[in-house]
Amino acid sequence: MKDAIAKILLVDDEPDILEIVSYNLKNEGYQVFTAENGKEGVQKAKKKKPDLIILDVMMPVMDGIEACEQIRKIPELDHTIITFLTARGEDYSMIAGFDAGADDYIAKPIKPRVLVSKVKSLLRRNAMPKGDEGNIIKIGDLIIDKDQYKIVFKKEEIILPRKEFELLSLLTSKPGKVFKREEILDVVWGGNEVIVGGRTIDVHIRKLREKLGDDSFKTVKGVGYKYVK
Amino acid sequence: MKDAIAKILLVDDEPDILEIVSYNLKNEGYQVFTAENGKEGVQKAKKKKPDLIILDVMMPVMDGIEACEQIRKIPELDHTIITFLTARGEDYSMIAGFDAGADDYIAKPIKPRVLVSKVKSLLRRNAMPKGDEGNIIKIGDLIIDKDQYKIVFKKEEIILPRKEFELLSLLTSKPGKVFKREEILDVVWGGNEVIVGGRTIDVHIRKLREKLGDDSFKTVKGVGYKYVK
DNA sequence: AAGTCTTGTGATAGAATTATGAGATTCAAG
DNA sequence: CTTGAATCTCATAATTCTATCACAAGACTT
Repeated sequence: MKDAIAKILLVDDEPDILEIVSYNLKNEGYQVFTAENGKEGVQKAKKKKPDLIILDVMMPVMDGIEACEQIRKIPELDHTIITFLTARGEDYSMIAGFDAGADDYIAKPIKPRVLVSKVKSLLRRNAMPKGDEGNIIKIGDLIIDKDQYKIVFKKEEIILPRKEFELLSLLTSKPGKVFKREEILDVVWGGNEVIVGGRTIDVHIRKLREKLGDDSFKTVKGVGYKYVK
Repeated sequence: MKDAIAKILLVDDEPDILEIVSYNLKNEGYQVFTAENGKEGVQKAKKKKPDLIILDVMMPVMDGIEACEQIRKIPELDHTIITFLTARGEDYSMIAGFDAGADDYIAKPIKPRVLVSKVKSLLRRNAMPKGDEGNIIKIGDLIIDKDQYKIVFKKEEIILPRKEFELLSLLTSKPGKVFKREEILDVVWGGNEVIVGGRTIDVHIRKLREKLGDDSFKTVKGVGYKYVK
């Protein structure tokens, strides 16, 4: 999913809310569909296959909980995020919502700005899991959290520049494996277009060695590099 | 991992969370056990030998960190994955957790779907090493992984230069078979054009003998060499 | 047992590859 | 527009591999 515009389905029986929320989301560039009750919501969900569904809990005809359960049964919508709208304090409905397969909930009264940022973060989170899961790598006294772009080495948090981080990520993704220079270029330097000089990898390896200790990065002459703990 | 149902132990002092998470995991077909504090958790871990343990950090009687340390001391649970539940932003507890031997952490508030997909990926990660052994040759205390360009000898990882690696690969590809000098030249030295002196193979064999022990490389006079375990 | 052929070994030269220091260039934040 | 970090380049030094040679050591023949 590159930058395809995310589709959002909004289900609520109050026209006011429908309009306000819809306006705000469209403003952010999302493609918004609406439905006025659970039943209609499920139907539109099937047809539009949205990336995110915002469900009001209390609705006539079919409430949000039930709608959510229905939607969760649709295999195509497996990766769709579902979030509820609940009145503040309605804890029970939040729990019931999670139970039905929801991913999050948004408290009423709705604050557009909060809503928008929540939607963004939900969509962002969903975009990840496709390609690479298992986002945390732990080897000896090195911890790498790809999601957060964060590295902890010997209990100290370290900040690495982009390239260095990517290179480290690659090497640690399979400790012990020797990565050929070619492989490294492909992954870290996007390989196809950009042509970087032959010594570039070495220089970056050097940086990593400076920061994380010499011993872990082994050179395999004529082949490439590998990481060992 | 065949389809043996994975066992998950869930440890948290809040009944709500226990219930929600438990429900979601059971729904995915996992066998779920629960405990309400660290102490109880450790006991159940011993008894049930789960594949994955989800530990809340903050708990009465014995907190998650301590529980984790205890569990890590149990040899039978060596391969059990441990993951923490931590409140967002509680960085210190994340680090402490890793320090205690955890494999991952899950941020609160819990999003059931996120949780489930994380659990899946964690269990998958653990199941991998058994299943896919593609180009791996194993003979006695020698393991050769051509893809990864990796050699493990008597449990030690060894780095071999290109030619030596290729020569070893060839010989071990059919243990016991005698490779004629001519054959070796063909495969390892691209054979057709390049002319290498007569003693070159011998010298490389010598190197291998130095590194991997004399006995495995037998000389067959007038013919070539072979590898035996 | 001496002769002949083949392999093992130590030393070393030549090739290839990588490490490093210094500096140019790019890029983004202020 | 500065400024500084990040990234990349390049020339040179340092390493490590490879291959070769000369000779020692075995093994097989006759």
